[in-house]
Amino acid sequence: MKPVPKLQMIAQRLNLSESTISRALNDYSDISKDTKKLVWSVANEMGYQPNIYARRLALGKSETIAYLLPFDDNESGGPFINELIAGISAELSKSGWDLNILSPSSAEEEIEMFKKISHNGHISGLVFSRTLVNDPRLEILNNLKIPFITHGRSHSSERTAWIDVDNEAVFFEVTKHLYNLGHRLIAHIGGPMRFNFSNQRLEGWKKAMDHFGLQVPINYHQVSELSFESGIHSMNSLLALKRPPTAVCCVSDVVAIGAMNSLRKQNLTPGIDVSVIGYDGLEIGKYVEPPLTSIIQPGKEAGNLIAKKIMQLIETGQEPKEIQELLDATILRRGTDNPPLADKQKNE
Amino acid sequence: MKPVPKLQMIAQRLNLSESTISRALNDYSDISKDTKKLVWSVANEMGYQPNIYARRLALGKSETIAYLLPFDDNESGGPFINELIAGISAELSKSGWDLNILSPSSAEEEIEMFKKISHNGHISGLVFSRTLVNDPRLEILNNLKIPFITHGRSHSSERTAWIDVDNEAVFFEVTKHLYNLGHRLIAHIGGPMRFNFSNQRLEGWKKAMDHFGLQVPINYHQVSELSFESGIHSMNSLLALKRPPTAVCCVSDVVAIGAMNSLRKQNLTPGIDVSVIGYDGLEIGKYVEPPLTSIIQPGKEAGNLIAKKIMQLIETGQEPKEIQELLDATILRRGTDNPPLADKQKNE
DNA sequence: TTGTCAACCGAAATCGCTTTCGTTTGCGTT
DNA sequence: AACGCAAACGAAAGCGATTTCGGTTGACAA
Repeated sequence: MKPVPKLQMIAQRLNLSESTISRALNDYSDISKDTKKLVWSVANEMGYQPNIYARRLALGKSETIAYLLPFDDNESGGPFINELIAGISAELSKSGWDLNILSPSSAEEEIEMFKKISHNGHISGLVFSRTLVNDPRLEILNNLKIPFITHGRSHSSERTAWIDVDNEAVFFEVTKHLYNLGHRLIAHIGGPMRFNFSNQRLEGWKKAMDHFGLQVPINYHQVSELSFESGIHSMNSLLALKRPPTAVCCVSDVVAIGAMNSLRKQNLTPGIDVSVIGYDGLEIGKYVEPPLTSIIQPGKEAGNLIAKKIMQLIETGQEPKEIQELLDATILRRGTDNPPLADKQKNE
Repeated sequence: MKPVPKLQMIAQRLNLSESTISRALNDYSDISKDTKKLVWSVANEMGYQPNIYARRLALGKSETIAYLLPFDDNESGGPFINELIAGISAELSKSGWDLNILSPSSAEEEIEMFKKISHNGHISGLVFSRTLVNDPRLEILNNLKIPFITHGRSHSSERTAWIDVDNEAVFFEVTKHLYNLGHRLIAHIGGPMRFNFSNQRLEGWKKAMDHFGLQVPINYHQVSELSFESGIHSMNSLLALKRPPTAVCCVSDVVAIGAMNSLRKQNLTPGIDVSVIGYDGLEIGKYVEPPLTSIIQPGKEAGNLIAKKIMQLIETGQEPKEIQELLDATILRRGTDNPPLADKQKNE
């Protein structure tokens, strides 16, 4: 079997010194274009790839970032996290960087990991999702001087780097979508106000309602826990109003599916009698009847972006707060968003 | 800020040579117990952690294994893969090994990655799930001499290393469970026979039926695609039999939920009129009515095991075929497994 | 003919840890 | 007293890149 090609071997082959080869490959200005071409062609031919461990030792950099898996394996996050990770990994590897996975089993262990990371230079940046509303980790990581980007914001994230979905804009769009379908009675089942995104999504809905000059009957905004049962309950309340909505946008798929359930129990058909839109694009949504229209965020793209940004953050030593970006999410039309029944009847 | 402790620093502090420190920490036999203790205490005190890049360079080992994310982001795999990864990562890190994530975007790129890996020593072992029935990758990796463990078997995996659920045993248990609840008319909605696990699960059910001396009416085994719709269809067929089953074990949750849907349409209540058991323990199951009883495999534990095994495989140079292990999965009782209605009525 | 200045390239030190050889000590043998 | 042998360490040579600091060229001006 052929030996792994090293700098020295390609140096021999070209009767040049190791250092010249290295500088040629790293595009130093004091190497002639001709030699660079030569070196590159031979390097490619030999399938040369630098030994990252030698490189990282010499450079004193690690060129690897770590994704922190959440340790509370309760709900959600599932498929999306996978895509996010895939996106990060793919983008990093383009630059020869690595993505490590860290899996603490408790908050304490997590902090231990942080300390280790700041102590040994094994990894040079961190990414994690599921930011808490008030996340102590941000402060800790700042003190430890560990570069990081979160996927999602939190209260104390004015000065940290993050990528997040523009919840407000998305719910504006969703409401607009329902409006365009002909709905005028559009309700919102929101999440608990202790979550940032609950407020943002509520705000988006409100703004759209205002924008289109729609009246917002009292109690058209229901606050729901992020559970199936609570979704049922909220929808029950909406249906009990003297002017029930013809469409509802929900803070999450689970809540939306609860809402659908409530409709069914009242002998109403989701998507016909009342349009329902969820959020998250969960698999589940495909298997309910009719399939739930939802909002889906592009996990891979978000991952790509995060990767680029954290490399930038690390390489340039830029201010974290200058790395904040809002992403769009898109409506995934399945079966529960249709024109209101009234319109249909009119047309018939 | 304190400088990162190195061997040299702790050597100075103890008036010993670097090499002694290194050998002390690595438990060489030619270092006295006393010095070892001394070295360790000082090392701990200083919070010493070896620079892995220097170490790996010197050792010529990478001490990192990679998990290969599937690139077809269609269904399933979701939450389970996360747990698996968490388990692998946690176990590896105990030994100072790293878990990298690789995310090829196509089969070709995947193979490119394999070649790279075998060419540069950056990672020394591979793990991936979702083995195909006839998986070309096994052969390729073998030729490339890359150690790997798959989570799941395939036809050509007699000579490769794998960890898998003992599908047959599990479905034997499930059937037994239904039997113990009092059921005698137990059907099986299986998956397409092109999948290994379909055969295995079918076999488990058959053996249990045989074991308990239960008759297996014709058509009690339905072959279903792994879809919601196909689940409905299969259950319809079962209900159309002149002796419909009182319990059904299904090849997957999605299929089971389809089956439940079929029951509902015939005004039968899942878990009351007909018990239904799925497989996968998907989140979805929590949100159907009643919550679906399912089979769940311990992802973290599987991950731990995989990590141990692949380190063993790499370190000992053991034969892959000696590393094959069957895991148990457990029944996750939710709401759809109950004694048959007949029994209840008798008792009343 | 010298000298000067780019343009190019080589030597050698470094990064931090391992590991192979020796070397030194102390002690029991004969 | 001389020798042999363990036990316990130290010196130094890698591992494979990177990078600083000079050293050679050759062209061109003086």
